[in-house]
Amino acid sequence: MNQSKRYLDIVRDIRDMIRQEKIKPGDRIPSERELAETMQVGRSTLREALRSLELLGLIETRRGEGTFLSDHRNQKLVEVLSTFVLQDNQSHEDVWETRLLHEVAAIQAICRNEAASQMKVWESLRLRLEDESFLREDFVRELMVLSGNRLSLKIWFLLKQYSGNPYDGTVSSEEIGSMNDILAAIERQDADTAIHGFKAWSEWLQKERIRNGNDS
Amino acid sequence: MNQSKRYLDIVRDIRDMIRQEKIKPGDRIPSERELAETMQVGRSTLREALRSLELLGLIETRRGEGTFLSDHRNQKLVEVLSTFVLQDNQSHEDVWETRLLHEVAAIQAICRNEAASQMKVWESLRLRLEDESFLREDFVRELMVLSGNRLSLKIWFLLKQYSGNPYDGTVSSEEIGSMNDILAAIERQDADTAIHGFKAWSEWLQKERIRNGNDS
DNA sequence: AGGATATGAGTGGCCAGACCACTTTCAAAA
DNA sequence: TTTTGAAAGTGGTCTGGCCACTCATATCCT
Repeated sequence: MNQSKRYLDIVRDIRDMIRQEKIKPGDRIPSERELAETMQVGRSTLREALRSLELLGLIETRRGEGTFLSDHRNQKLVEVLSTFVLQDNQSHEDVWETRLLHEVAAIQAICRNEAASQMKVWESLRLRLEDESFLREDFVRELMVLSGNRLSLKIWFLLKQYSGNPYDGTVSSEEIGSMNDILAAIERQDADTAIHGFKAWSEWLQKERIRNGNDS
Repeated sequence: MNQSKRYLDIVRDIRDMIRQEKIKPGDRIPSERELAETMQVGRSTLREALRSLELLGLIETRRGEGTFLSDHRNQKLVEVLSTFVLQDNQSHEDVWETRLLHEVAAIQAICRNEAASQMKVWESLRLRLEDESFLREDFVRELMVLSGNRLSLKIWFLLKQYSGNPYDGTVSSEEIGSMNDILAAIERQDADTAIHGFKAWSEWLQKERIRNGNDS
């Protein structure tokens, strides 16, 4: 029968409880002693289940206060994924390529979405470009956010770190031109041109990094 | 200093131990009592760490035998996370979209690579299509593998599970036509047509699943 | 001698009870 | 009214114990 692995049952029970009691992210769930009592299990067994859920980022515990439903949803999800995915043999090239893949897809998604293409964001972005302290990363992150795919954003964020923060530094005067071109293309929903420009910028950046001897 | 969260240290220590001792998947790791002794922690605390690792699919425990390094990761991980994390529709949509994103990119990469487009794989794939027991998933996985990006492959594999194994089942006679079209387009390196066909197939599949009432 | 059986050591699964460290609360003291 | 401090509640950890299971070994019966 369903022998052994009681802590897995507890994981399921906790999930059901959260559903039924309509506990929202950020809410506090009953204390360990209380849960152990109602579920008729020892506290240490219950803790095994809670610790598992915590490592997954599903709950959050604060000593002296209690246990709370985590509100970061797929925040930790991606972190967990990264420990699986990026633990070995990831050639730098794969990381680079995959990151670019997400960026291109983001631009494509923005261009497809009429509303996104015509937002005021672009104006303000263009203005901020003139600022000497405008970070390259801010530019790309803005694109990722505006794509609307939060999961892709999280994955991108991780990949960016694994590829040694390729967008480190501020936008130089040489780059402003091509970045303006990219923005213009997006505004008129010309995905091909925008992507082409972006890829060109990305490659230029990569060579620049190599020339300056930046490493991962 | 490093207060609280001792079990996290243990997780790290165990991982390091596995690395140093060169323990391979399937190998047995020391017993709980032994580990607790050498790490100078209580057995229950150690167990919290082990249970966490087990839920992640990194280890496997068999009562009466011992604890072993798991070779097939993410098993319960996906199960648990998909029920906890992916509650809202936005997340489901994001997962679906991101998976498709990787698939499309794979096709594009294959088409760009002249050598890959002209491999014999396509012939054998076309033959296997005729087989009644040919799994949809095999088809897509083949594409992902041939793209050459192993990182993307891994991410895809996880996302596939999170979106409820969208390619479950065998290829039906209705689908063979469009799949052959996709293969043909790839062979002549016509990325646009291949992708267009693939997306159409993917959407058709999604509707089919909804009609049959498949869930998570 | 050979096969079936009992035994004991080792292992994970689970529990009860005990401290400790920390946070919050609220009543008593200033 | 403000400050203080004691108590209650919570997670963090350890100890020691018992149970259920596996496996290798020794033992017994044929």
